[in-house]
Amino acid sequence: MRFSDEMARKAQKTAKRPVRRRTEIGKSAPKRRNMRAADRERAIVDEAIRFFAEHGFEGQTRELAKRMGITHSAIYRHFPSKEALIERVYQEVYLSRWSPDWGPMIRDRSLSLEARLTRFYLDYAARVFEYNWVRIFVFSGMKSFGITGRYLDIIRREIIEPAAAELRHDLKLPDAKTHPLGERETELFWGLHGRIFYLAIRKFIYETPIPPDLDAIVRDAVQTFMDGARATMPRLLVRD
Amino acid sequence: MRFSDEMARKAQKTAKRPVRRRTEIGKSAPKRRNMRAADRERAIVDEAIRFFAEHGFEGQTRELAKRMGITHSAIYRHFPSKEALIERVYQEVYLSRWSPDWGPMIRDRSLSLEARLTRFYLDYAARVFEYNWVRIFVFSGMKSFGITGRYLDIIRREIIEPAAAELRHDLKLPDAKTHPLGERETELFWGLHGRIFYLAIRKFIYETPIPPDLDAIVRDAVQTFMDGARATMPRLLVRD
DNA sequence: CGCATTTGTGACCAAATGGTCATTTTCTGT
DNA sequence: ACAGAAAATGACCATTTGGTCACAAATGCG
Repeated sequence: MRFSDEMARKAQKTAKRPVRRRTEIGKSAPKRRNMRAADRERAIVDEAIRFFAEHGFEGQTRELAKRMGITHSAIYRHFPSKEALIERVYQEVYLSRWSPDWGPMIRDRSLSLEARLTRFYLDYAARVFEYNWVRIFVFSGMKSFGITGRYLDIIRREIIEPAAAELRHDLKLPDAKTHPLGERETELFWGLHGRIFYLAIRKFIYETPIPPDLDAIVRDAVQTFMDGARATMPRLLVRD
Repeated sequence: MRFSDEMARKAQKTAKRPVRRRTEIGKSAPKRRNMRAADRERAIVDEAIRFFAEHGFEGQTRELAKRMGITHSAIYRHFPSKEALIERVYQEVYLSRWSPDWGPMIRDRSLSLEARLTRFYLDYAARVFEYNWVRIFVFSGMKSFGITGRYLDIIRREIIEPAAAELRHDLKLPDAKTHPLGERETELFWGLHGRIFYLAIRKFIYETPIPPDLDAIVRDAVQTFMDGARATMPRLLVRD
């Protein structure tokens, strides 16, 4: 069978320029549309985000292209390689999920720390609890490109450590500048963060149901956390 | 180039039975070892667990085989397909990470609930915080085979709900049998669980450093949680 | 309108990949 | 020690997959 396959292919190759008629007889043709480069690029990125979120980065360019009604070759006109497309997807997804307000929000002492944390996590959940984001985040983590690490650094710097410092202030404990934050203190806040993010994992990674009223859960989480932290924090300072 | 390739292959195919001498001249040969079927099967499964944990289930059987010093064909003597191997890996990994003691431990009223939760999560962390387990768990979750769901069901039934019921008893609130557990109550405990598991995710999925003294963090987590839960729980009962 | 430029296509390639099988090598029981 | 059973190999296959390229179809614009 091998040989005739080969022959068939050669034959096909030789018979060049097959008459490709766009309009079938008596049928209004579904014209092929050429998009401007910039638009097509956007369209590809958008679809790629959805596609890779579902299938992981091993998903095939051909299938991705089919979903958009184009050929995979068209993708390669706009992106030099699959790697480059993936890199672009990272860029888009990561950049769109951080609000510059969040850092200041944590430090804004016109509200109680509990209120600030509640506002932040309500906002955070609203923005981050999305299929595409969560799955691409985790997929990229598993491929270990160091990208997730960079994102977590931001969270630590902008949320975790400031919040821990604020709790010190709240409880009238020594300032973080004189007594540096201990690991167990910051872990308290990583705990709150993990608790919230674990909801997203349950929903989008394990695809297990979570309560419909997410806001209530977030509020409860912050409240419970603050009650607990107020009790635990002084102990940590003594023992650290 | 295509054609001569083809020819070369055919030629090779024709020249059958190449003299394969095991011992090079004057060299002690590294003998090939035949293992008994059962042993080889175990060896394959063990290596596959490590391999798939690293590379995900798209990892190639050839590479897996190479790591064991055998050919990928040998794998197919012991497993009918890659799918079957993966299925077996699931079995092994999931089964080995649940202790029958855990359910009873939560219900054992000879210790305080806080002590029970501490014991459980210390034990849980010791058993579950392992590269292979965590990654295969998450990988399988992303492929959505419903396996992770089954595992979470066990956690809910054996840990989350019993623990919530115990907290009711602890706080002298109405029994769970007369007042069924509310979603927000069980979410409290999912919160604790998520908080702990998020440590594993940070370590093995994001590959970000976590504190070396995991036990201290677990203790703090349970303590903070209990302090918070004692304050929050009564509110939930009223509002639910 | 007409054509140069841009966008998209389909055939093709090479390497990878899951899987099969005839043959060879090793092992075990007698 | 040796024959038959069991284990392992390597050549092979079909299909998949990232990527290229010559050519065809749309489109902007003078």
